[in-house]
Amino acid sequence: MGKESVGISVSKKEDFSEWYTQVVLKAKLADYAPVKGLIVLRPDGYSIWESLKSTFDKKFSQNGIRNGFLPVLIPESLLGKEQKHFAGFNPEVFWVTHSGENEVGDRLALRPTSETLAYTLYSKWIKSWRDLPLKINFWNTALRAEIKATKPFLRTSEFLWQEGHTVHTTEEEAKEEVLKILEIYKNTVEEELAIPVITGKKSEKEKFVGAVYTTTMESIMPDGKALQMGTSHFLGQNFSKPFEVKFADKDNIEHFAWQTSWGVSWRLIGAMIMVHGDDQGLVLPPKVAPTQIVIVPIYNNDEDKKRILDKAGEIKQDLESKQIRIHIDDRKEMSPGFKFNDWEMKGVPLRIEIGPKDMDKQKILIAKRYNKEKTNLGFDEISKIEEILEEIQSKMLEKAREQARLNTVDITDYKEFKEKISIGGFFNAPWCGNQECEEKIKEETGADIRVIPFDKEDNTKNCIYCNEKSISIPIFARGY
RNA sequence: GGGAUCGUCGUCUAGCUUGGUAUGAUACUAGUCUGGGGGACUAGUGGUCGCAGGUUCAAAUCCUGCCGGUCCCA
Repeated sequence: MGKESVGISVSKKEDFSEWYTQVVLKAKLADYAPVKGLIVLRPDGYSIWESLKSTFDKKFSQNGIRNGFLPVLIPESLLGKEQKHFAGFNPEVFWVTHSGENEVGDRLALRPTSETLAYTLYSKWIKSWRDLPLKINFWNTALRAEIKATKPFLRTSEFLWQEGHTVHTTEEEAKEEVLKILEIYKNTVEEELAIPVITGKKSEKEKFVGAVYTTTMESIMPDGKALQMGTSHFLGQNFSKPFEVKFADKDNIEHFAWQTSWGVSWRLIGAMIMVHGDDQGLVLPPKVAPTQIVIVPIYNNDEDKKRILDKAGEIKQDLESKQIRIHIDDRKEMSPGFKFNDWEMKGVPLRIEIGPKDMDKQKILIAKRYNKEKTNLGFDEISKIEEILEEIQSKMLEKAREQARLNTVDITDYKEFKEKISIGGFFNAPWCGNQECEEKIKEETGADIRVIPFDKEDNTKNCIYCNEKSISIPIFARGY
């Protein structure tokens, strides 16, 4: 036994979990850290994160949100200020109990999230309606000790994310902000990562601890499980009261402010791997691919080598001038076949091959990663490549949409629901709004309410569990 | 919380029953040939055998404790 295979050794279909881990490691996105539950990002993985970060930053900025920085340690006394919030996070908090040899008096939490810390500061900064709205985003990491099995990007004890915290004078304005952010999340994930999402509200049971309500975007993964891709919370005055985030309004009366918080994490990268990857490895959407095009030159004598590398260099320069990220793989020690497989495993969206035969015909061969299609392109048609990348991006989203559609079913019969749930998928099932039904369904099927889509308020149906009148048609699924 | 099982070059592993200089593959380095889908040959580098004790002339191997991983059950 024990021959280490170079490529992915299991199929996505047969052993999804093992497949996923192999792709992450072999595409060199991340590696395991020496501490259980923690991972290390390698340059290709971090580059994808940076790309998402820059897109979000642009959109946040257009929405009047600026970036700040918060420290990682939060005193227990602060974290415990909002009771429900604390109770929700407490089981998975890492605590710092010593500084050097000395025990610290008030234990320090490694932030599981920063609401309590941010709002302590906000209460100092906000005095008047003129100070509002206050909109700050923080790029950092959060730490939550994971007891269950961990998985790179999907469930780790420390994760990269952004957390935004805004403060408003009115309830309406805060609620609007919640939706604006959710829309930014949705269009970024769909346009950049080519993953379709469904937006809506979380049920009371599943909402963020401390929020009035939570809006969410959910996606369906190829194994039929749901993945929460990002959340945007309306906090109401639940935090502004204990933390005294108050302002004097135009009426000269002090009011508690209205707040929101929202975040997405590197889970998005995990989703991208799962949705687009195949048995050869990673498949990257062009927009976030660290390398969008790789040129593999093919030659067997010095004369060919020179003219081919010259041509490759020329193409590279041409495309680089259009901001395309392109790499020439001139490694001598590897055969072309090895390189093809290598770059496919790493998910590079487009490969260009140039060999002696192509030189003679004044053509190059291009191979698309996402559908393995190979075509020829004349030397005079290089400028088309820009469009080809755009086309790949939109086709990948289309393909993912189709996949999601196939995995979504309307269902009204509980018996049928129970049978089908093990196959996985999104189930549109009417619900009476009663938490007991929700809990029973979770208990009996393992599925919970992932999201109540915004357009699925519906009182014409009957609850799939208790048969009482429905209030909505949520999406039920088993989740990550 | 209960149970099972495993820790040996970067990685995967043989050796353990019956104690005696740690095996092979892969990866890595160098060279030659090769080159349109995971190439071939030759040579070389690399391991305090998870940690700490104990038994013994001698421990990867036997014993004890600890640490860590994985899986199953609650």
